[in-house]
Amino acid sequence: MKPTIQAVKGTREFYPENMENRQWLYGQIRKVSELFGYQEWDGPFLEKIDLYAAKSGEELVKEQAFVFSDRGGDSVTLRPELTPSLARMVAQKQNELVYPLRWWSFGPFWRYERPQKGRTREFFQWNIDQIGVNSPEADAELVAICASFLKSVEISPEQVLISINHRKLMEQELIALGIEKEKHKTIFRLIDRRDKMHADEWNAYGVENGLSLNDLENLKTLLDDKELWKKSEELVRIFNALEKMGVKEYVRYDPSIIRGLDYYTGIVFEAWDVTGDGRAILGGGHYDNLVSDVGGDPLPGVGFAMGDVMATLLLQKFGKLPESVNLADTALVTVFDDSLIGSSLNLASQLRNEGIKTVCYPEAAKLQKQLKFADRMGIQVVLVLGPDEAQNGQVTIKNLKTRNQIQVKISEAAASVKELLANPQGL
RNA sequence: GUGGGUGUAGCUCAAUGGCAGAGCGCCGCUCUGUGGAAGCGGAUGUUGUGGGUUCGAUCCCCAUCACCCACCCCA
Repeated sequence: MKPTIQAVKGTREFYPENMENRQWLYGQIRKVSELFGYQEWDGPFLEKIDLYAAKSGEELVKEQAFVFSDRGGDSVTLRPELTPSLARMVAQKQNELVYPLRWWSFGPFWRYERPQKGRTREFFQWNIDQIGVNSPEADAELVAICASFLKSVEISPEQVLISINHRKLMEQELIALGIEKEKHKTIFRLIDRRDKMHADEWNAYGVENGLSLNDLENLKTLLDDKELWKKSEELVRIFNALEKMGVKEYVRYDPSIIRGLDYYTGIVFEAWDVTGDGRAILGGGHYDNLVSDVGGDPLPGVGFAMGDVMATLLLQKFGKLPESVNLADTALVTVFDDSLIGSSLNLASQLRNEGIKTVCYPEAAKLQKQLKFADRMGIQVVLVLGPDEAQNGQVTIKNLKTRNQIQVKISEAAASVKELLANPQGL
């Protein structure tokens, strides 16, 4: 039987086991964010398209936003990213907020693109930003948060590394090569694509964009210079800070990291599977003008975003997603026959009153069937209330893990179940 | 938006221009007061949709839709 109405292209359906993973990821994100003293916040899911027109980069707005007319005829869009909402919310209360702001968020976003591996049209994103301070150490803190996240989900530096670069350093070096400022945006795109194109293709692309062969050679030398960061006082301080924070092994300098978004003005960074598998797991950087772009006074910030789709793929690849626990902490009260339904309902209610998560089988059925149900749902504690037990005011408690069972007085059932749930090997 | 691939049972996939298959899963029984194992038995298909070629199409051709992958862009 096939459903006649399919899910919308690029959306995902979260069956309970997937939902467990999503909630687990959210929990990891929360844990790391709060560990660094960040506060959770959120913006609207619907925004006016004009909000993004300002700075997000042309393509994101024109090609990839979900835009609808509402009933009043206004153009609204499902948010494709969070940073513009952040900038506005900061600008609106600019003089009341306490700086530096440390804010994080995890919520849904939409982008109208062709779905493929690691990319859907509806996805969740972790955003985390520090706003109102302009120190390399603040930049380093965000990188350290990335590293701490990776560490907390047991991804090692042999599996994923964070690559860092600095846009001002790159601009300064391009100027030193005699490449004028007007061309920098194009050159950045070129740099961004180096890993994706064949060498000769890349050369041709460079020449197309007005570079001489000499320029290209110089650029290649620049991009292969893994010591280039030493020329940037800021990067030196950032790497220093990262060392002190104990996350240096997760980080490397990479002069080819540039990033697509236009609003970055300082450091930029991305986390990648070291084998180059897939795409960037997270990305971010330092921005100076975002708040002023939406009408506030200039306020610097640094932040990054991580999508749940790539993150989940990565965790799956390395076997780091937790196993489903289903109803492992829940008890099942079986229903022996129609005459005992009432007793079972009563017992289940008694357990719930004691705070025990309890399922009562919804009809009389073979014990075999009810136990099989428990087994498949991951339930480990089952209570049997049959005629023999009922006669003595007792109930049988069975541990499905060890296959052992005991009989206790109904009045003591809750205590025994609690004990068993706390110590599954105890029976 | 561009290019490529795939559509067959609930799932994963096989097959052949001439009766539509397997594994897994599901249901039942062995087993009317005890789950995971085993054995036995059982159900399930307009072969994505529409058209064409053919005596005959699941197979070949065309169209269409859906999904997947890559590019673009990006989380």
